[in-house]
This record gives sequence, C-alpha cells and structure tokens, in this order.
Amino acid sequence: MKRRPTIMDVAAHAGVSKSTVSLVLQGSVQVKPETRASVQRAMADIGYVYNRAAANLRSASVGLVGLVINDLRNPFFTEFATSLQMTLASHGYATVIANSDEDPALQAKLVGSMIEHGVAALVISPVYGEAGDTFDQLARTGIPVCQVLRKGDERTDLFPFASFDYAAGSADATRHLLAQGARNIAFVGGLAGRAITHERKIGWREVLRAADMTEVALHGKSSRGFGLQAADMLIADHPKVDAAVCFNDLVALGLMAGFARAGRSLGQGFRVVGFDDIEEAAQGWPPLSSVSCDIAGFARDTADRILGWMVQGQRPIPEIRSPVRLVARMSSLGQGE
Amino acid sequence: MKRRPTIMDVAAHAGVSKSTVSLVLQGSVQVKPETRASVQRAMADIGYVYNRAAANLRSASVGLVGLVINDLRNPFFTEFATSLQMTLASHGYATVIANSDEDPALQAKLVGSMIEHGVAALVISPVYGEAGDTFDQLARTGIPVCQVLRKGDERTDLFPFASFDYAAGSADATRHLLAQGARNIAFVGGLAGRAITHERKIGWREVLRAADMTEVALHGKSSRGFGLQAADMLIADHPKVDAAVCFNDLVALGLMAGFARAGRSLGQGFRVVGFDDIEEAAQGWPPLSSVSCDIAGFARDTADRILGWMVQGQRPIPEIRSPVRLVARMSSLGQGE
DNA sequence: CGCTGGAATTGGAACGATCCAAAAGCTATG
DNA sequence: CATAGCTTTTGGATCGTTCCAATTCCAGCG
Repeated sequence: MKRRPTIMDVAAHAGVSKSTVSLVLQGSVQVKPETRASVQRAMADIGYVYNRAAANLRSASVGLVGLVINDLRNPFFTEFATSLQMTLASHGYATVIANSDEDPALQAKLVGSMIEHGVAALVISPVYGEAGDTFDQLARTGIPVCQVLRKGDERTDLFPFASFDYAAGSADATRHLLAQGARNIAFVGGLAGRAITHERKIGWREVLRAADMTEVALHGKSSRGFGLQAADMLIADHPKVDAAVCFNDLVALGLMAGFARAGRSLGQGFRVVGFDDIEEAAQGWPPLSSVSCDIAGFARDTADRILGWMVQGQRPIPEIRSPVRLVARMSSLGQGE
Repeated sequence: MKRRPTIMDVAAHAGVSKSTVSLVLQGSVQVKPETRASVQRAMADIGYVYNRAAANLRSASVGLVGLVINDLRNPFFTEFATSLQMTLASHGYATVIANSDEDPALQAKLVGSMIEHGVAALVISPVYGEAGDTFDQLARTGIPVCQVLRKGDERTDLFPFASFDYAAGSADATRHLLAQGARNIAFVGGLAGRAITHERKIGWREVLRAADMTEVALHGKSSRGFGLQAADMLIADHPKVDAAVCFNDLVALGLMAGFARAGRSLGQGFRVVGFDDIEEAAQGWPPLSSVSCDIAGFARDTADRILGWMVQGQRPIPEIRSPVRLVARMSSLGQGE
C-alpha cells in the first residue's frame, strides 16, 4: 500500500516548492497562471488529495457546522436538516448531520465528537431530559451553539433558542373550528408534560376558556396509531365532541382513519385540524387542514443566525418564535350543513 | 480569546510528560492507575478537549464512516441512515451523514469533503445520472466504498452494490392479486427509464405474460400526487383494470385516496398493493398491502460488510439482493365477493 | 549597466497529537 | 548490593499543511 501523496510530492513533480503548491491550493491570486496550471497538472497526475486534518492543525478554522438532531426519522427534522445544509453550503460551509435518536448518552458522544473534529458552530435539537454536562462542555469551548425546536438548556443567553409560535397556531386553529360551527372541540395527541405539547395545547385552551366551553384532551404518542385509538375513545366516551385540534398531522390522519374505520366518514359533522402541514396533509383524502410551519424558511433564518454569529461575532437574540399559518382544507370546512 | 489547551498544558498541570498524557488518552493499560487519575483530573481542571485533527495527522486512522444519501427527506433513507449509524456506533465508529439531494455536483463536493476529512469508509446511495469522476476519485483513494439501493457506477467489483430483490417482490404481489381474483392488473408509478422502476415492474410483467394478460402501466413521479391523478386516469381510460401493483406506498395511498375521492371506495372490487411497507401502510384506513423491505436488517448487513472490509480487508460480494416479503392487508384481500 | 520596487517564489518554523526507542523506577534474586 | 527483568515514563522525531519573513525574479528607468 503506497502512502497518500503530499504537497511535497506535488511540488517535486511540478518543480516548485511546497509553499507554492500551498498557495495554489488556497487559490491565491499571486501565483503566476502558468505555475498554477503546472501545479494543478502535477496534482492530477499523481492523484493528490488534500489532507484537511493537516491543514486544520495549522489554521484552526474548519468550514464545518455540526447538526445534532433528536429524531432523524421525523420528516419535520429531515426537512429542516436538508434546508439548513443547503443554505450553509451556499456560504461555503459543510454540514455534518448526526442523529441522537433521543438518547442522552449518544447525544453527549456526538457533541463531543463534533467538538473534537473542530466544528465552527453547532445547531442542536436536544433530547428531552438530562443532558448531563453536554452544554457545560459546549459553554467552555465557546463555539456558537443554537438550540432549535426544543430547549435542552435554559441558558438561552449562551445557547439562543429558536422555535415556532405554536400557541398562536393552536389558537388560530381553534378559532377557525369555532367559526365553522364546532361546539365541542377536543385536543388530541402529544405526550403530557412535554413543553411542546403544552405549547400546542395552550392556545386551544385559552380560546375554549374565552368561549366558556368544556375541555376534552386525550394525550398520547404523537403517532398515527394513537390517532386511531383516540377516534374509538372519542366515539365511545365523548360523543358530543364534534371537532379536534390535533398535536400533529400524524395524529390527525390517524384520527380520520379511525373515524372512517368506525364507519363514520368525515362530512358527518366532525372536523379536524392537524399541525405541521406535512406533504400528506394536502395530498391525502380528504385533505387535512393543518397549521403550517415554514420549515425551509426557519432553516434559512437559523443558518443566517449561525453565520452572523460565526462570521461577525454577533450573538443572536436569546429566544425567537417564527410565525405559523393555518391552512384550511376540507377536513375542517363546513360540508354543506 | 484564550487558546485551546493542549496535551502539553495537561502534562504541565499534572506534572508528567506529554507522552504519558497521550497514553492516558488512548486508554493504554501500561500507565499506573494513580497517574491516570491525576492526568484525568488535570484534563478536567483545565477543560482540555482532544484535538482530533492533530491526532489524525500522525496516526491516519479515523473512526469515521461517511454516508451520502441522495434524498434525506425520504423516510426509506432516514430509516436506513439511522440503523446504519447505530450499528456502526456499537463498533466504535461515528457516522457522518450528508444529503446530496439528487444533485451530482453537490454529491461530488460531499464525497470530496469526506475523503479530505479522512473517512475510513463510505456508504453511498448515488444520484442518478452523471457522477462525473466522483467514483474514479474514490477508486484512487482505495477506501472501502459500498453502493446501496442504487447503482451509480457499474464497477461493482470496486464498489460492491447491495439492494433488495424488488423483482421478486413485485412478482409476489402480482401473483397474490391474481390469487385474490384480480383479472386486470395495472402497474402504477415510478419514472420510466429508471433502474428501480424497471426492477419493480419486471416481476409484474413476467407474471402477467405467463398468465397472458394485458399490461397497463402508468408511469410518473413516485408521489401521492401522482397516485391521485392515476386513479382518475384509470377510471376514465381503463375501466376494466381491477387491481394495481404500485411503485411504492405513496403512490398506492394516493391511488386509494383518488378512488375514494371519485366516490369509488375500496371494497368495490379494486385491489391495491404498494411497495416499501411504510408505517402508514399498516396504520391508515383501509390498511394497505405492501411489499416490505427490512431496512433495519439491511442496514445492519451493510454495516457488517463495511466493517469486514475495513477491519479484516475482506472485500464483499460485488452484488447482493436482500429478500423482500409481501404483507397482505385489507387493500388487496377479497372483500366478500 | 546598476538600481528599484512590485510580483512571484521559497525555506523554515509552527500546529498538537502519536510513535518509538531509550531511560528511569521498581521489585525480586543471587 | 549488584543485577536482571519487569513496569512505567519520557524526550525527540514525525505527520502534512499553513504562515511568515526573506529571497529571487524581472521589467522599467535613469
């Protein structure tokens, strides 16, 4: 096994010094075009590959941004990851994505590994629960860190937090259902006790209280499966409920499937609004009303915040919330009644 | 801004030499426990972080495996990425995931960046079309590369390819529909001309030809939206079609939604089988029959192949196909006729 | 022809770890 | 107490690049 060629080999082959090769590598304007060409030919000839580790050792700055996601299977996060990566790429930064899979120990390992690799900044959607000293470690290194979509550490002055204005979204959804004639609006899905459940529920509750209506809430996993179950529970235990604000679209779709399974198709006076506006919401049948989050825009904003911090040293606002938008579709509209 | 502490600082603080600190870092058994403890305390005290770039420079081997995916938004790939990452992690390798988003230029950049960062191996699901010299470059470096799910380069002796036995799956699905009484089975979805479409279609075609039946195929994007359209097209132009093998579950779900929208619910003699067995197939209503791919198992196998190649130098078989399994659910079963 | 000054090139010193051979510290033994 | 045979520790060389100051090159000018 022959070893990888180095700039020295390139230099020898091109008949110049290693420094010149280095300058060519960095695209310096002060090397003569002919020299540049000959060096590039030499590189191609001997199959040179740049050794980033060596370069980083000397020059510290790596064009690398870390992204740690708690659940890569969730389309919400992959959409975010994809958009973030593309925005950062257009500014010359590469993104390394890792999935903590809701495992605090794994998250700690991943963050550690990214710090070791010398990422210039980190974007993290943290796992729930004890993150141990992960954030302390980050604080010590002093690299820019943005928390998104979930808050894993309360020190938002150190680790600015960005998310969506879920409360406003659920209030909008609830008011919309009221306007459509619903009189008994349940909240379905979301594990009790989680911050995000609380946020998506509080808007609903406020509107109901203002209208002096009874509150029925069924909590559970944010999955299609729970939606299915919830439909049976509503039909059996809460027959007066005539609409639901769901924790997310998956629950909403499950709920609609459950009603269909029970022989009660939509259009018989039951209305549903979901959350997230996933692709399927628009393309399933009946189309599902949903509170839409502009993930791509959010990702771009996040990239801008990180870039501003890295490049110009301007620390972002500690806590911001992006607006959301209700998209009304057939699942919540009056069906000729 | 104070600079990051180095092993020299740790050594000074602990009163030992840098070599000893290095040994502690590598978990060598030949340093006295007390010494180890004191070094570790020193590291914690001054907030030392390991500099992997420096380490790599000398020792070449990095516990890093690259994964380049063509579409991170596709749940199929995220499932694969997650499982692969977890298996590799249990063997002490970190996985760096990147998304080429079907962009050949971006793919080239990502692969280049990974080589530069010194990944020990690469798993790639390539983009369609011209990959340029990406694979030539990989061939030169000599690092283990596995192609999965898609073939971007024909030299499978250099870049072993692994995928699923889609042809057998679609043949199974078609035979199943025949057995259920279908007499006119269409193939729906998949862009014409793509290898994967061909594979998923060829089993269907063979069974139909053996049974001497007419072939109706509607090609298009592999999305829910196309399924919706396809339903209308079938109803209008091919009224005799009484079943469909779909390119994937999304198309199948769209197709079912389309029939529902047209007022023709399932159970009126139309049968559907999808491909991939995504979560929704089992949990939607009616449950969708689907050809199931064991992605997690496939990811584990891939990890094993890569590990075997990296660690023991045994090059995998050039081309393998994992078996798939038909899961029959209500969407394809006889409904009392 | 010698001089000047900008453009182009160069050699050597970092960077922060690992590796290796050699040294120092320990017993236990004759 | 010298010696052998361990275990533990150590200094220097090394990896492949960037950075910097210094040098060389070369055209233009008096």
